[in-house]
Order: sequence, then structure tokens, then C-alpha cells
Amino acid sequence: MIDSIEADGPVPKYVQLADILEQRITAGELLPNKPLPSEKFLMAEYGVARGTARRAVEVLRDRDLVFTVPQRGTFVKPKDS
Amino acid sequence: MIDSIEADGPVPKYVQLADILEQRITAGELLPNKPLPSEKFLMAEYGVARGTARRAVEVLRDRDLVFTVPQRGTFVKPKDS
DNA sequence: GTACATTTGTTCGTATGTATA
DNA sequence: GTATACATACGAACAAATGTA
Repeated sequence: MIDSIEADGPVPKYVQLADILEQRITAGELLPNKPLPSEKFLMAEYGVARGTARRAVEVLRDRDLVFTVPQRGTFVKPKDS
Repeated sequence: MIDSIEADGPVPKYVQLADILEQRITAGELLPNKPLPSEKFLMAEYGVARGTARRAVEVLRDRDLVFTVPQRGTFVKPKDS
């Protein structure tokens, strides 16, 4: 179980954060059509900069796990979509 | 006396604005329990974006000079508090 | 009771500059 | 030279609460 972010490792912080969030999604902690923690929250919770949080969410979009609605937030994708 | 905001200096705009407002408080221009200029007003008066105005007010809160009441405004703290 | 304006709260989008690895 | 990371700064949109007409 990954649950914290390491600074001096081979894996970029934003990838580590994306992996953590993917775990939280697949574990059912973050539910379909429910919002991901906001960028601000991720910054506070994991001690990263906003750009890093944004890139992590971008990775999740690329992995087709979440979708972002401008000005509304980023949400977990339902399984059938 | 600081009274205008410079763009390309070493001091961030939001800190410059916080310094200006602190001066206006200590000079007695902005009185205890009276409202600070609203974010909208600060944007117009100093030519900054809303985020910059908000961050300046945040700095003043950190300096314990003002307190904010949601949906009401931000007010100068009385000396004895 | 309703409509409107004001103000703060929140979120996302984008860009630039700097520093480091 | 590129990728990573952070700080700053602008813009935009919507929500919620308050106060007033």
C-alpha cells in the first residue's frame, strides 16, 4: 500500500500521487461520479505544489479513471463509460 | 511611504498590497471594527486580480491585523484582542 | 415574499519566472 | 537541453450568505 509521497525517489511525485489516488478509487474509497479531492486539498494532504497535484489528476484522466468538468471539479468515472 | 504596486520587483504584489493596507491601518485611516475595502474594490483601486487581493487579505489575517466574516467582509481588529 | 446587489468561498484554466536534477 | 517542482499572477465561473429595495 502506497500512502505517502517520497521526494528523492525514481518516481516523480505526480506519478506517486496519481498511483495513490488510483488505489483510493479501485479500493472504493472514492466513488463513481463523486468528486476527487480538490487540488487545494491534495496540496495540503500530500504536501505537494498545485502544479504537481494538477499533473497527477492529468495522469488519472489519461488512465481514463476520472473526468474533469471545467469550473466544477474532477470526478471518478463510472465503470461503464 | 508605499502607495503603489510594482509588477517586476522582488516583492510579490500580494505582499506589497498587504503592506500598503497595513500602513493604512496603523496610520488610523482604516479603523478598528470597520470594514477593509472589499476584494472587488481592491481590484479596482490597485489594479490587481481577485486572487491577489484575497492573498493580501490572507496575509493581514496571518499578521493578526484583521478578521473576516463570510459574506460580510473583512474588518480591522481592535487593538485589545 | 421576491428580486437584486454585494461579498466572500471555491474551483478550474492558463501563463510566466525561477530553481533544481 | 529536458523534466520536474514551486511561486506568482491573471481570468473566469459558480455557490452561498447577507442586506436591501
